[in-house]
Amino acid sequence: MKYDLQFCIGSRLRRLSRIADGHFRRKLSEFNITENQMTILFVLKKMGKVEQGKIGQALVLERSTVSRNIKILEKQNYINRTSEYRPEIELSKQGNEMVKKLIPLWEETMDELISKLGENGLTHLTELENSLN
Amino acid sequence: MKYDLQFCIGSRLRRLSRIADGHFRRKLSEFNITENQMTILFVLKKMGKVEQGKIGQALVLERSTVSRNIKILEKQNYINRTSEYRPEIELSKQGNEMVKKLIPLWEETMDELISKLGENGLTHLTELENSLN
DNA sequence: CAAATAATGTTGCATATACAACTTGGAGTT
DNA sequence: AACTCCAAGTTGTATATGCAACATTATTTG
Repeated sequence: MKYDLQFCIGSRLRRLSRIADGHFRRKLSEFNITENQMTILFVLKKMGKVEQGKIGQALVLERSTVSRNIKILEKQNYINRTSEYRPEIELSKQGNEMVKKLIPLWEETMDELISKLGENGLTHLTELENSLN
Repeated sequence: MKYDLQFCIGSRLRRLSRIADGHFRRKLSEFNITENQMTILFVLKKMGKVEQGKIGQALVLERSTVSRNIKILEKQNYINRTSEYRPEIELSKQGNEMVKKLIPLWEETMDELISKLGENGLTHLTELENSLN
């Protein structure tokens, strides 16, 4: 056999992301928001007003996934959507406030993870991204 | 601000795993099986007959997630389960055959990914695992 | 041994994800 | 302007995931 079955790159990356997500989830438990939703809020904070499709491009998410995630965030009043068929999305006032509230917890979690990963770990992550894109 | 929002370790790992999963999924599309299910079959191939809980430990999956995944694999006759409350799981004959059929495709996908990652990429992945455990 | 406690499995619920199929609107082409 | 084609959004369906609550079995303790 060419490779060891435990060596599967897919399952190993999934596992790593579950571990990291667990850290964020525990920290976010007091807020009524998930890691994924936080990520989209952060993307919008960065990008400002964008077409919905841009979010999927940035995060490698399928159109339908973005559509549903956006719907949830809209229901919670974190984002505004123009009413065209291809709407533009941006953070609402509440969305902006939520981002501001989230950042300290997010930074704590990042500290937690970085203390495990170390400077080298961050380099490894960046290198993986560079080669896998 | 301490870190750039795009720097989020959680969302970056999630994104990487989605990219890798996409490779496997495209390759597996001819079979009626998902990446996750394949992973569990591979774990069982490695571990032999094990308590259900061991699977979750190995993969960092919640009990309930394992429970449901196992149920799906059982419905497809890929695994056998003893009938106790805490059952032991193992690959069925069909499960073993499925693993044998999957391995060539899995290896192709691994080749694909490794050609992107390179030797260094694999080292980076291993290092991440070592530090994040 | 009986009761309390711990560990493990399952189910209800909510979100996350992708694909296929359908819908809708814009961009070209003639 | 009408038609075609394409890009993007939505919905149906299936799996994946975790938490909370409950069920069941094993273990510990009095």
